[in-house]
Amino acid sequence: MNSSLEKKALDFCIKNKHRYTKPRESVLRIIASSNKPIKAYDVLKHLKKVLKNPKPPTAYRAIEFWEKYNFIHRIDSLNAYFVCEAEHLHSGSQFLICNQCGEVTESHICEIPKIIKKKIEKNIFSAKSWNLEVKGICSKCF
Amino acid sequence: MNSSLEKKALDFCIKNKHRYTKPRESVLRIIASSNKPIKAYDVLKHLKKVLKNPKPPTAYRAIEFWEKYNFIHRIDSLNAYFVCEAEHLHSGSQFLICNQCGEVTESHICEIPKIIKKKIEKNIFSAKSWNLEVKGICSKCF
DNA sequence: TATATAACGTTACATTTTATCGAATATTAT
DNA sequence: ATAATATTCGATAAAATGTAACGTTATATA
Ligand SMILES: [Zn+2]
Ligand SMILES: [Zn+2]
Ligand SMILES: [Zn+2]
Ligand SMILES: [Zn+2]
Repeated sequence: MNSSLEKKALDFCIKNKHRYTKPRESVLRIIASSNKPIKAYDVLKHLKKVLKNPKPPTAYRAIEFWEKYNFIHRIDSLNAYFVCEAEHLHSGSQFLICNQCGEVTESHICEIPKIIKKKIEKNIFSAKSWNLEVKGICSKCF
Repeated sequence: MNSSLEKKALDFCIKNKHRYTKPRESVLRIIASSNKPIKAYDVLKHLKKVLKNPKPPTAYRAIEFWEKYNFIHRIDSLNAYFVCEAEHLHSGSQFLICNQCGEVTESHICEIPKIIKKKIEKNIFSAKSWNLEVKGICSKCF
């Protein structure tokens, strides 16, 4: 587990006057400890080791919190959550998802396709965020 | 409702030896009749007008069928389905989703970001399909 | 007609997510 | 320090979404 992430998270909370509570701390650690996207109920299972009898809302609230601030991302096609590997500042995320082994890597550089960019430039659409999920086979599985 | 779509769908089924059944026909019509992505259980509600007491699997099976052959797409961030507006031949889809009015438009041209393309060219990842969902405000709502 | 396959109907259940509401905790003002 | 305010939590319950299983019906084809 990446302890610098915890420090970063704590600093973030202090700086922005959010509470660094036990559920939040634990949930972030659980998700960051997973090398693959992890589902809410699996987060909850792990939470049981740390909190006394946690219920779904406990997991979902903390997930929502960290997701909101880009510490984690939701992989929509998997209903699962993954720690941000991109020092996420921008509002777009991109993932390569291996159908074979389930490995997910996040693009560190944020680009959107030209076709979308054009629409944005033409004021046809004002983009606030985006998410790209690419499915395929990773190099290890190939 | 777009009757040429139904013709296309029927032709497709005949050509590929799939059955153009009542559930499939109805589900495609229901989804195509919606000007916004429609949820599975809303499809089911509409189905009730056409079939006698349909159950979730009836809707989901037909949805899955048409999705598989790119007649419709699943918008993962909405758990909803939308008819393909792009004469879909390729394996990538792109959507602009208005957070205000819910309007969704599909990009007709398929491009993926350069950063992903590079990885593919370097054989770091073999992409089979992708889905990009851009959230923002459409020109009407702006 | 006999056989194989595709698709369906139905039941039942599993998974994922959210609403609500009162209690606890932390923050800020007095 | 105390009171007022806002944030977060705990717990219950339910809603929303999705699937496994199994026997039946329809279609293709030999
Ligand atoms: Zn990120
Ligand atoms: Zn792999
Ligand atoms: Zn399409
Ligand atoms: Zn709009």
